[in-house]
Amino acid sequence: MEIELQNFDLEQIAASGQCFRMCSTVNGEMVILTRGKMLVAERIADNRYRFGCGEQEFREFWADYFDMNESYQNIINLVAREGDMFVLDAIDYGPGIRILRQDLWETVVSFLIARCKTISGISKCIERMCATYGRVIGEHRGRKYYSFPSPYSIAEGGIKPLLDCGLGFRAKDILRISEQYISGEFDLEYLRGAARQQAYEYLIKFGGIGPKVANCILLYGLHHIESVPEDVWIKRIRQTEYAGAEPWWYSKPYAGIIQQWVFYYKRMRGVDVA
DNA sequence: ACCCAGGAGCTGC
DNA sequence: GCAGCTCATGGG
Repeated sequence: MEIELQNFDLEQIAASGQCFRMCSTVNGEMVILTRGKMLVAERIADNRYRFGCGEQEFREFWADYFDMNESYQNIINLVAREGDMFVLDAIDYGPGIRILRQDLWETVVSFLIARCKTISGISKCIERMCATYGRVIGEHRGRKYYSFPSPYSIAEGGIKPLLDCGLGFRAKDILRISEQYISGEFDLEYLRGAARQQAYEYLIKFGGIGPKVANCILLYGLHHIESVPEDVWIKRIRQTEYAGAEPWWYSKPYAGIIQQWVFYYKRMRGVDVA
């Protein structure tokens, strides 16, 4: 199917550090993997895309994943009234960024891995995990694509295959939380039903989940778009653009989206992007 | 060889 | 509270 979408740019979303399974292929196509599904996408005009799925599947599944029910133009208009030049430049630089509604389990594991790693390093670890544990969910131009590992397959394999994926000190945290998921101690349904602050306090009790990882899970896995993950890039922005003070937009109900715009802007323009 | 990477946890003061 | 150290590993 083909469709015209506003404030939507797959390359910008893929490079914005929120997801690690949108793979660009050599000929301008992109393979998107989530929840056991694979989608091939291709830009055919400025705001026009061709997707390798039917209209019904797009409407019922992918539109939600891409957060198409939210008007990002409305948010941009709100920010434009009170925004500073840095934020406005950031929006101008990445107007096609959206906050994806990602799978919760995948988000938890992905951002446990993300600690002290580059975005390309995170993607490689996740790819190796999917090839190790996952099942084949599709094939495109001779390459096979795999589902994200379940907590059951991770727990069953033990620590060795995790270390073989290059996870290092992250392996034990991922194994432990897989076991806690199976026992019911780590309860995703509770998280889905909880308010933001409740969910935050629940999350940081688990090993390996601190303030930054918890806010990533809140923002990307639970779509609490007021959450702001404070990583090294956001801290740099705080220093260079706000003289070390808390940026005005931290308290906004859509602060997480502003965070995504400025993160992408700062990182893409920073010294050699890893 | 040295440094850092979308951090967390623990120690010491 | 918040600097300093360690935790594995990969890449520049």
